[in-house]
Amino acid sequence: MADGFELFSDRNVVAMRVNGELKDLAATVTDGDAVEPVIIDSPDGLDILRHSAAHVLAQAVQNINPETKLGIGPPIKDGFYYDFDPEEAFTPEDLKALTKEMQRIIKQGQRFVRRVVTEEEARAELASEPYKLELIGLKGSNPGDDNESVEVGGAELTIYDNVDPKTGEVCWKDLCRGPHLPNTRLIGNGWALMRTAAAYWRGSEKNPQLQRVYGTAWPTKEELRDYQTRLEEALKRDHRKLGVELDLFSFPDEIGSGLAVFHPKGGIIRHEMENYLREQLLKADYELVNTPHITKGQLFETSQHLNWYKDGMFPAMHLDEVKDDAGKVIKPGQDYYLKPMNCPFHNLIYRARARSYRELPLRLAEFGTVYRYEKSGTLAGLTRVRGLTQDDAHIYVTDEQVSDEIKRQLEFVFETLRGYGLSDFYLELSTRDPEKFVGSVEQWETAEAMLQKIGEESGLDLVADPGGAAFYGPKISVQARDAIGRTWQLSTVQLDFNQPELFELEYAAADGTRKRPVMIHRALLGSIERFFAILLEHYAGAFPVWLAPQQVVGIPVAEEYGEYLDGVIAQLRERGVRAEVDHSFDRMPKKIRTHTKAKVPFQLIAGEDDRSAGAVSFRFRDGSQLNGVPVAEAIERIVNAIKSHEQVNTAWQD
RNA sequence: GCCGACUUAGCUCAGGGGUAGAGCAAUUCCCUCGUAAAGAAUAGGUCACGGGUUCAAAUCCCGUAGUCGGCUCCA
Repeated sequence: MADGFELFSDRNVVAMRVNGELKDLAATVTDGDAVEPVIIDSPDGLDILRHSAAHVLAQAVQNINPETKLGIGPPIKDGFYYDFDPEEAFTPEDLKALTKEMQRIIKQGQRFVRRVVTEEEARAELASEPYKLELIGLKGSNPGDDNESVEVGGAELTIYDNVDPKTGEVCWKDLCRGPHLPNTRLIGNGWALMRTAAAYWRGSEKNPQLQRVYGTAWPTKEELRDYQTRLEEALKRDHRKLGVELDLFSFPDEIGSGLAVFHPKGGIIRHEMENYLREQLLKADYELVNTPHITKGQLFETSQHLNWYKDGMFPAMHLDEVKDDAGKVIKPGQDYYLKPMNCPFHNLIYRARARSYRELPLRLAEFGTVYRYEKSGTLAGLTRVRGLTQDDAHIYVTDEQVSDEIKRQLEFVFETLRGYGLSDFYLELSTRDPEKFVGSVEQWETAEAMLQKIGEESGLDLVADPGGAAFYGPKISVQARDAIGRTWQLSTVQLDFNQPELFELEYAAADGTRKRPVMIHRALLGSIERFFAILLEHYAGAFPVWLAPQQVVGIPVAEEYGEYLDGVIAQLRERGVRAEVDHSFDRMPKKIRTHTKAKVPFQLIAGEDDRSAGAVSFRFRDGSQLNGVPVAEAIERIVNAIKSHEQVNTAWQD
């Protein structure tokens, strides 16, 4: 018999795992138990640290206002939150006061003491905490989600008392599964309160909203600072900020929320992105189609979009209604809708004439602009908009072709994404939502097993997303990691069991019978706008040369050399390079500063030395130089960098 | 949609019941310059919009729109 304090003298051990279960250090273990230490900077240790910090936050809140009711307070990625039901929403000043109170509690070194209680005892002690009582009621009947199980997820109900180490007095208590740090002092100074927000109780819109306080916590102050630096870095490459700074796009209020305009510099990037994709599509045997932006409602009745997604669609335009003088309708009108998806249109192209098995797989691709009435609170920069252009493809195949076609699609996706400079991928398999699906369970299971197999054969990590599929079929999606490690869901390859039925799509099989094709939805970039934002953040605005709005700027050392540079730049423009000479009256260092800030990949500088040698001097984004490069060679290198999609931030080494 | 914060010049921001401020950008002049900001002058704002309170509102109050942070949602 011993407790964790006796077993582990290392102060970085904050808890222990006994026979696989996390326990407080104060728990006692016997000889037969398998005991492992939990170090504070392990994933478990960080969770415990953060969860304990959440308790301190809650104590601080109730110390300041005892009337505030408690919700839940779990650890999350990089930190923690705690939900409260206060009289009034928290203000920034409240956060300051809470921080002070938390510091006091942490300094006091209160011990976290675990105590098993019966349900009756818990109900009595927590009589004034309605949300906690609700959780106690849920225990057993419903395991709840991870965040709720932090409170009541254990085998027995427990309350943690926060005990003053000097007096032994109980300062505060909370229903909690634990484990916790031995005492609050271990929270140290590597934490901060971040922000407040509202959150629905137990994650449902139907429930009341609580006030959530987010915080972050780390084992040391240094790690906290590193985290804050990472946040600042992410903020610096925020596409909304870069979009303004680099003059790429804007969201004029006059047009409406979530509707972007692309300025010339953003427009040329989009153009290059789309051009490359179009070339890839044609190489991969896609056929390009075009469809209109609006349609009569009947199409979306056939496709069932009006049934499933009407709330997410812009309301109808009611056209062509004719009334007589008395106001009586003598000719009924028609409802037209902005399209939220392209697939019904592609189905009509498929159905425009009889199809033969010889035509399959039939791959129809379009940059189709769709409009979705996203809820106002969900809009965010270019990543969530109301008008977006999908690089949308629909592939019609026979049953036998499905598996090979999906493999081929994944290969195509990887190759194409690499061309944009993204190369770190994993896959996610979204499977049936038992609450919401069409078709038979067998059909789904067969398809899911097939996708699973293809995913595994790809050699990439395959993450399960149970219940994540849309109602009409399972989906395999490609997630890409960007330059600072964030992941984005990009390409999706999705089976559709529903629409071929709804549209009664058919083809003539080799034996002369009519069969139903399988439909695969495939979006490679998701939406052009969102992908634009992802690339912008991935590159922090410093695009590879082929995508850079301005690829080359000529900077004469003095006005006199402008003409010489004009000649060089003219040769580049002839080769299709976006290049200009800066003839402004700024001094040379100022021009360098201006174009460095604009993230132009190549600055070509020329003065007397270069002119007399028939050369130019390169300055790269990072300030490195390559001086006296003969003009012909300079041009070739630039053209090659564009052709090869090379990222150039520093001087070439060879 | 819900909760909260915010909205002042093209951009970043200060100010705050008594006729609107800075830096950068822009324009003009001046300097002729070798790798991240020469100097000077000028112009630029119904302080998001609409109402209210007040002798007086950019400032206080209410409403609307937009943005941001979350929640819910995301075909």
